Formats: sequence, C-alpha cells, structure tokens
Amino acid sequence: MVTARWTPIIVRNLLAGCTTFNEILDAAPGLSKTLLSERLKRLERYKIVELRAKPSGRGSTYHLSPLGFDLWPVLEAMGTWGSRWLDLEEEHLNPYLVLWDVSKLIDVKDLPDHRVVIRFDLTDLTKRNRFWLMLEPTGREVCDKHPGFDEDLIFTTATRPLALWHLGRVAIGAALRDGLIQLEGSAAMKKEFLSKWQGLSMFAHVKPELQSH
Amino acid sequence: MVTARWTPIIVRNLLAGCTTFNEILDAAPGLSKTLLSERLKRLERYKIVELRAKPSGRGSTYHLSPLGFDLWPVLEAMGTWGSRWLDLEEEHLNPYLVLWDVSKLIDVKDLPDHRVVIRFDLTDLTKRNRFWLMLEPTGREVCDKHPGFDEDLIFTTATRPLALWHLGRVAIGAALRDGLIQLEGSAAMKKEFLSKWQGLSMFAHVKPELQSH
DNA sequence: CGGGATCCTTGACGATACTG
DNA sequence: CAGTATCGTCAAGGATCCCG
Repeated sequence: MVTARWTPIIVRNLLAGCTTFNEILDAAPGLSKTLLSERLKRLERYKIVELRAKPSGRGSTYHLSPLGFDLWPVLEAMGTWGSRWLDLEEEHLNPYLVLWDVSKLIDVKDLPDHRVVIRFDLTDLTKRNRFWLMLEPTGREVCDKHPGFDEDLIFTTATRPLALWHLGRVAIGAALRDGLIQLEGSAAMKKEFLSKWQGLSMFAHVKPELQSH
Repeated sequence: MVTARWTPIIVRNLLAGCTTFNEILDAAPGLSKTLLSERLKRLERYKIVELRAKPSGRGSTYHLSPLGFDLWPVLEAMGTWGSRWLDLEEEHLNPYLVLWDVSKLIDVKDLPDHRVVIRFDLTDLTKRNRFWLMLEPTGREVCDKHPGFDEDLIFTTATRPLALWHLGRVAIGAALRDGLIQLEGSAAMKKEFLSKWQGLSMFAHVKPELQSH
C-alpha cells in the first residue's frame, strides 16, 4: 500500500501540510479524483491517515497519524536516491509544482509579518506563464491568477533554471550573474528573499552522481 | 519503478546475495516467472541491475549496480517502518523465508571451517515441516529435503515462535526456558549457534509500537 | 535449468455524471 | 465545494507452452 501508485505523493503532500481533498489533488497533477478518493479511504483503513470533520460542516480534512508521519524517513530515502541518481525529467519542470514546493519549504518563522507577493514570469512559456507566490503571516500560497495585491518582487526566468535553482544545482547568485534569473524589486526585498525565502528543495544538498545535461 | 509491485523484494534479494533467476524467484514466493523476467529487464534498462553471462554459458547472473546498491537506505527505511508499525502477518511466518533470511544474515566471517547442518522441525505443520540449514565455508543454504549429511543440531519449534525469535521479539534464551524452542546437539555446537549463527533479522532491534497479539 | 513468447483474464483506473 | 457512483477501457500480469 505504501508503495502503491500515487501514495508516496499523497503522503508527501500531507507531510507538506495539505489538509483538504483539493489541496492534495492540486499538488498531485495527473491524479484523478476517483483514485485520490480510493487511496485516502485505503490509507484511513491502514491507520496512516485520519479524517476530521471540517468546521464548515462540508467534507473532511485529512491528517497523518503517527504511523503516517513516521513514513517520512522512507520518503526522504527515496528522495535522496532520486536526487542522486535520476535525471531531471520533464515532469519535474512544472513551475506550479516547483513553486508549490518553494512555498511549503519556507520556514514559518521566516515568514514576514506583512504580506509579500512575488511574481514569477516564465519566459519560455506562452500560456500559464505567470505565477504568484504569496507570503503572509498566516501562511503561504501559490496561484496562477493575479491575487489583487501589489507585487513586491518579480522573478523572471525559464522553467529549467527555475527547477535547477530549486534543486540546488545552480546557486542563485551565479544564476543572477549569468542572466539565467532576473530579480526586480527593492533592495530590501531582494535581500530578504535571498536570505530567507528561497525555499530550496529538501534534497538540494544531495550531490548528483550523474550529469544531467 | 522502484516502488512497483515486487521490485523492492527483488532488490532485497539481490542485496542479500541472490544472483541467478531462480534464486531470486525462490526467495519471492508468489512472484511469477513472467513478472520476474519483465522486472529484471526493466531494472536493467533503469541501470539498477546489471547482467553478466554465466560461466556455464546458459543464462545470466544478475547484480546490482552502484545505483542499485544505493537503494539500501530506502529498503532499510521501509523495513524499519514495517517492523515498528505493522502486525506480524501470516505471510511472515513462512518458515522457508525465515530460514532463508537467517542463512543470508549469518556473517561470512562467522561461518565454520567445516560443514554444519542444522535441522528445523516445525511442530505445528504436517507437511513441509522439516528444513535444513547448511553452513559451509563456501556459503549457506536452506533446503527442505534431507541434504544427505549428518545433522549437527536439531531446532524444534512452531512457525510463530520461529518468526518471533528471528524478528528479535523473543530472546532465544527465554524461548528455550519456556519450551517454545528446543535445541538438541552437542554443547559445543549449541554454544556456537547461540553466539554466532542466530542470523537475527536486520530489524530485530526495532521496537514495535503496536502489540502483535 | 534458465528463461522467452502467447494468450487471455482481471482489476486498476479515467471519464463522466451525480449529490448534498 | 467536496467528494461518490457507475461504467467502459486498457494494460498488467498469471497460466501455459515453448525452446536451447
């Protein structure tokens, strides 16, 4: 069960803090509602996931049990192995997923006490090429429509450099110097971003054994 | 691929030292030849397994690549999780598999310089209730027919105490005292067995969180 | 022994529609 | 929104036979 199709992804999403059905679904593109429903039900039977009634009355929220949390070492071992040995594939370039991961990995204690909006422009895409990362005292969010707030930073790059940066395979400083990434905004915001809000992948420290060209 | 049905078992068998098609198959009961063949082919494409021509000319032997060996942390994390949280199931009681694991886990350097044959009698079974563990300078083997050599030790127990002992959930001393396990043979052999040839599970040190009744 | 080729069944899954 | 129910499809894989 733990290794069945999509379950590792679902558990990762729960570990990352997803709680509702659609949050889990959004962070698992390609997964159908039918299958997610079936998996969650099965994970509940296996005591890995617990359901709680939503305050709103409609639907439930999903949470890992102690048993489920303890799957983290398994997922970490898988992630480390993948980072070390697998090439960067097309599917890892999905900017929404990269930014989703970025948003989840910014430490709560590093969140600003005011709202910050960072726009990401993907120069190699023609549609769905603009995303917004919102950092607020209460949480972090990624959306692909203008959130209606002023933008504090604008991050311009292509999908591949974005993924490589997040995976720690290019340093942000070098990428800025080489023009792979551009960052616009006030000096103060840039500094905050570079020091606190990078949200590097959990496996950014893993040294790949194979050259991904 | 790494998490596809049976692949973790296949990789575990390769890590344990299986090299031929049938060795892998024997240690994965329930796995069909068709599927093992397909999996090995796929693992080869993924550079996890390497084939080598057999000296005999017929068939090949299968070996893990560096990439494959590096899956060990993943399997270890899975095994630890399972030992900690999952109940002992019927399938884990299979005495052949338990003894297979025992044989693989006896350190080469602890192997005797002469042949030792240990017979295991399963008191709760009526057929296929007798196995032989053979320890030789050149290797270890389990069979379910009399190997034609004298027996040095006779280990009498039921399947469940056998599994519990191997998993480290009952100490051999306590099991002997309680009569769950009987051991017959010369005092010297018994001493060797108890000190060197127990071949406890790799997860025998993991403390289960749940009570398996 | 050491597998490969075929055939045929099953069940896993996606699409769609539905419900409170 | 937050899922559930139904149905059709396709591919994964088991059984069987085959071959050197």
